[in-house]
Amino acid sequence: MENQTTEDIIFEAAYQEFIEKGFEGARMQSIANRAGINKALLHYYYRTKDKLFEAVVPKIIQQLPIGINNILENNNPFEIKIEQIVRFYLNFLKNNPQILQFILRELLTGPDRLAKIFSLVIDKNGNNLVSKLAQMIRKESEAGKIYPISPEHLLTNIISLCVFPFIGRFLIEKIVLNNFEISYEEFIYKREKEVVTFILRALKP
Amino acid sequence: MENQTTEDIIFEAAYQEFIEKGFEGARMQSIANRAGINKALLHYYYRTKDKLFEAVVPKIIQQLPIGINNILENNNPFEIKIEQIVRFYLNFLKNNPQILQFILRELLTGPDRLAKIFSLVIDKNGNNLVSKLAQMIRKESEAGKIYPISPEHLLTNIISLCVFPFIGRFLIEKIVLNNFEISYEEFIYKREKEVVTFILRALKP
DNA sequence: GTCTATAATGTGATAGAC
DNA sequence: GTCTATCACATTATAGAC
Repeated sequence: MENQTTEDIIFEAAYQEFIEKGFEGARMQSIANRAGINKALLHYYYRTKDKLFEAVVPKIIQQLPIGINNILENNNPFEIKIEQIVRFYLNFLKNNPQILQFILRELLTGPDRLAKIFSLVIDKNGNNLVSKLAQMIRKESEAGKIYPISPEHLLTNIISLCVFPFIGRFLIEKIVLNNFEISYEEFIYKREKEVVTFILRALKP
Repeated sequence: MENQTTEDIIFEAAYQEFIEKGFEGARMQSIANRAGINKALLHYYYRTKDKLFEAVVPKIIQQLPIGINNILENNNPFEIKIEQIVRFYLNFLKNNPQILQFILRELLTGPDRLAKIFSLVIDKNGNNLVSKLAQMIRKESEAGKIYPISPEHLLTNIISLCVFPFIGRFLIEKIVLNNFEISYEEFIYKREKEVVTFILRALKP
């Protein structure tokens, strides 16, 4: 669509700049260049760098795939659901490593800046989802279908196994993969099956 | 010891500043204040901020506990070694969360800056250790004592499970723990046993 | 070696013409 | 709305006295 408003164009440019470089690394001049307009116009539409950031961040955070309700609510057995969730997240991360890197970088550089915005977006959808997952885990556990693990630790384990290789890519490459004849791409490709197997094996009663 | 040279005092001050705020967040003025000396002296001893950073970083990286040779070379069975390693790393991270946060923050903000220094420090000790670990895993796997898992994935799993809760503390707190009546401290306290159990269960043949 | 003063630069933000 | 020119400030780095 060619009838984008100037405001939209600025928003898009800022989105790219912030997600690539983070708040501290982003430059108003660079955003203006991306948008093909003048620096003063940024301030005309968004007053300050902070306001511009606050406008863009929700768009970034909302892409965290918290919409896996369809998996949770289908009729597949627990093991299949776990597998579907792991595969869904790993694929999301494979295709959007930038989003998670952005969030982590902001939390490590200026936690307060992100915290406010984050709470607003997450509290509505996220907690609901997590409590559904927790309930599901508790039910399976009490029925003896998996070994009795605390839901919060199982969820943390799943998140850790999925997420870390993407935010710690450099560490994995330099420390681990360096010793094997395997590229990062191959490694990630095989990881889906490895993680699913690992988790399901651990859960067997 | 009271006979610290000025250079040492500056080094200590810079160490604190960099590990707390990262390269981009650190301020030469703040380092001078910590050291109780003048800003110009920093440049007298270390010429530039970059040089000062390069002087300090190896001290930080070397604290990564790559010295677990004693665990690897004792005569305990595989399961016990895994348990010892996990407990060792988790305790290290519990007592030194700053170090890992520093490394991750630098990798997410200015990868090139850290990469050079990192390679120099790691290549000597780290790879040796990882290849020993990999060999151990392969041996157990071939002897049928654990299920056949690729060493690189098992090592990544162990690292992920140990490390992520410390660098993603905010995410764990807001997304996961928020739904349970449990504090982060409690969570970390119980995690040691949970992670060991999880890994060993997954590995059973 | 250590200080004060100041240069040199980069960056967010504003004034004011059109 | 959009531009040019400029301010105001922070920050690294250097000059030069002592």
